[in-house]
Amino acid sequence: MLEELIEHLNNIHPLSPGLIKDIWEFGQIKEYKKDDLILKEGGVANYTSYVLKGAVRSYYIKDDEEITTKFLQEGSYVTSTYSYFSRKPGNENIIALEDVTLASYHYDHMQEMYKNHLEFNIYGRKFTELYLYSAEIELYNLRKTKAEDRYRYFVKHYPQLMQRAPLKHIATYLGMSLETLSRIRAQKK
Amino acid sequence: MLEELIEHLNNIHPLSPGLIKDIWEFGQIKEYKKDDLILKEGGVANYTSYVLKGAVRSYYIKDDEEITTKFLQEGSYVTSTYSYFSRKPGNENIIALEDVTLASYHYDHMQEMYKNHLEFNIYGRKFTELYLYSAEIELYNLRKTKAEDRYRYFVKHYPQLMQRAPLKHIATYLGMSLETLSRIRAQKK
DNA sequence: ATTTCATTTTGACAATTGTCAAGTGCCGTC
DNA sequence: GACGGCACTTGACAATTGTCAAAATGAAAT
Repeated sequence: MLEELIEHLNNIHPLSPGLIKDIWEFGQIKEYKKDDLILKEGGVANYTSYVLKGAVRSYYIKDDEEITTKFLQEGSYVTSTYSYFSRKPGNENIIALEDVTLASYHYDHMQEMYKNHLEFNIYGRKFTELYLYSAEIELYNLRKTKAEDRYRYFVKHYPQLMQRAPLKHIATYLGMSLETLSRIRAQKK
Repeated sequence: MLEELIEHLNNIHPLSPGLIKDIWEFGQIKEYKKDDLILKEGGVANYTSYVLKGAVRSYYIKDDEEITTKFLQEGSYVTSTYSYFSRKPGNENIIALEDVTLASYHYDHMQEMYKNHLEFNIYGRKFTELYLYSAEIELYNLRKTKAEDRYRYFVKHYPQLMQRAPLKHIATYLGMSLETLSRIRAQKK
C-alpha cells in the first residue's frame, strides 16, 4: 500500500534507494473505523501520517463545544502540528470522519530519516511550505468577515467535504454557528 | 551585520563552512524608511528576508481597505508566502512599519543553497514548521469568536506591537473594525 | 413499519459588531 | 501660535450573527 506514498514523494523529488528502503521499513499501515479517535487531547502526537483512504477531522474543545480546525483527505499528511513539533501534549483531537487507512511514521523514525538522508529534508521543507501556504489562505478567509463568503469559498474548494462531513463540524470550522450555516444554505436557492 | 543571522542559524543546527560562505556571499543588506513599500501587490516576491532591525507589516487590499495579515519584527523571516513559493504575482503588500534593515536572499540563491548544501533544507524545514505552527495558533484565535478574546491574546503576546503599530492595522489584523477595537480598549479601564 | 436518535431547519429574540458621522487630541509645519 | 492632517474616540443606529427552543427530516435499529 505504500507504493502510493512513494509515488507521491517521487513526484516531488526523485527518491534514493536508501530512502525508499527506510520508507518501507518505518511505515506502519493503520486502520481506523469511523469515529475512532486517532489522537486524543492531552497526549503527545508521535506520528505523522499520510492518508491513503478516507478522511479525518481535527478539533479541540472550547466551552464544551468541538471546534473543528482541519479536515484532511486522501493524499494529505496528518498530525497535530503543535504537539508533534514541540513533543509536548496538546489539546488537539484527531478523529476518523469515515473508515480510514493511514501510513504512519513515528517521530523518531522521521528524525532518523532527516538525519540519515539529508535530501529527506527537501520533502519535509516542501510539504511544510505547502501547508503553510494553505494556512495563510484560511487566515485570509477567516478575516474576510462575512459568514456567507466563507461558506462560498468552502463549497467551491472542498465540495467533497460537504458530503463527507456533517454541517455542525463545517460550521465551527468556518467560525460560525450551525444555525447561521443552515440559513445561508437555505437562502441560496 | 550578517553575523546575527549566522548566529541565529547556528543555534538551529551547526553551519558548515561552505554554507557560511554562501550566506555571506548571497546576503544583501537592504534598508527601508518607514512607510517604504518592500513588496508591491502584482509583483513576484523574489526575496526572503531576515529582519535585522525594525518591523514590517504585510497586507492586502479588499474593498479599498487594507487588511493586515502579518506583523514581523526583529529575528523573523519575511516574504509573501504565496508569491515566493509559487513564483507568481500575488496580492500581498509588505511595508516598513518603521525604519527597517533586512538581510535579503534571492529565490534563486536560496534554491542554489538548498541544492548545494543539502543540510540547508534542515533550516528551511524547521523555520517553515515554526511558521506553520504560528499560523495555526492564529487560526485558532480567529475562530474563537469574541473580538475581546482576540484583543486580549494580542496584547498579551505582542505587547511591543501595541506600541509599534497603529490601531487601525491591529484592528484589521484581528478581524474587527477600528471602532470595535477602540471600544474594547476603552472598557478595559 | 415503528421507534429512536442524530442531523438539519426554522422562528423569535438578544448580543455582538459594523457603519456612518461627528468630535477630540496630538504632532509637525509654516 | 495657527493650521492641517492623522490617529483615535464616541454616539446613534443598522446589519450580522448567536442563542435557545421547537419542529421537521432522515437514517439506523428492532
